[in-house]
Amino acid sequence: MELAVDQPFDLAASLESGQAHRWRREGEWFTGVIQGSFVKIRQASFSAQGSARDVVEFRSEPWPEAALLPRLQAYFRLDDDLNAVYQEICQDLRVAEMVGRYPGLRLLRQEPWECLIAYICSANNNIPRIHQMVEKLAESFGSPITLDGLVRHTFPTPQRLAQVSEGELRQLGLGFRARYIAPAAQAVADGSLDLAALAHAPYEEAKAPLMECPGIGPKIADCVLVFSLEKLEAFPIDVWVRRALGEWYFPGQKTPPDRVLLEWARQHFGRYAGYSQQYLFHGRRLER
DNA sequence: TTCTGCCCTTGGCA
DNA sequence: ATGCCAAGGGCAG
Repeated sequence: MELAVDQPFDLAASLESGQAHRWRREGEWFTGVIQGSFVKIRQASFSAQGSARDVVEFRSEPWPEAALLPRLQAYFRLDDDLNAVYQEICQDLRVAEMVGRYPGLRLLRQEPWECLIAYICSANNNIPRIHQMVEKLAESFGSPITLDGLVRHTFPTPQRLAQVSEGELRQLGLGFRARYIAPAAQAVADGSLDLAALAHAPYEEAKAPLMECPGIGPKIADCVLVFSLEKLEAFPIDVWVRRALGEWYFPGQKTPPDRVLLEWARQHFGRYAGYSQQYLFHGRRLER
């Protein structure tokens, strides 16, 4: 089935920019799991009557493609007017340069629960290994789904992960992050952390309850907020972004502490700061 | 109160 | 090969 796109859209850049952790590239196809469905998707360009046309096609199981279509539109945030976003964030010339380099890189609207656990796993870690940890959690505690003879697994429920011991998670290679999983899972499972409600709360009011979980500080909270809870003003500051901000905006000075940097960035980049951050992060990371 | 330095797991990467 | 580093957070001092 086909996904109609009338927006700037670069599938590969969006899926490989380090936001989401369950996508694998198989040639021109990407495979992943969204909302409990195994999805296979590609972006191909065909030239018809001299004008190039981009086609995004996908398959899914067990959800029929027609049912998955609106979920994919939401996942890729096709409801964001990216050109309007560009008009705002390109007021900053560094961001404008990255937008010019990676047009169509989109923020993804991920599932909050999975996003929460994935970013707990991201602490002091590198992207390939985060992918590996999330995949191992799915393989170990999720349910299998088959598509075209390939098997992937759903991401486990909060109830399931709340039962898993720290030792088991350490054996999966989670390291010191293993002890943070069960408390977060328990909070979500018993309703004391209501992720769906946080999507409707203002930024600060959504951030505080996230940070009450052990293992979640300001950076990870901002990741969960921008990648799954509709807070496009959130601005996660990791080592790459900290270096970039220090070098570009505070040259010759000691880089301010993260708390100060965050306030500066939210003021400087505005309501779409999260998009600015993603472009800065992606551009900076690919420079190496 | 705020800042600094250190520790934590493990594998990717040069 | 062997050390540095990674979409950080918690803690002591």
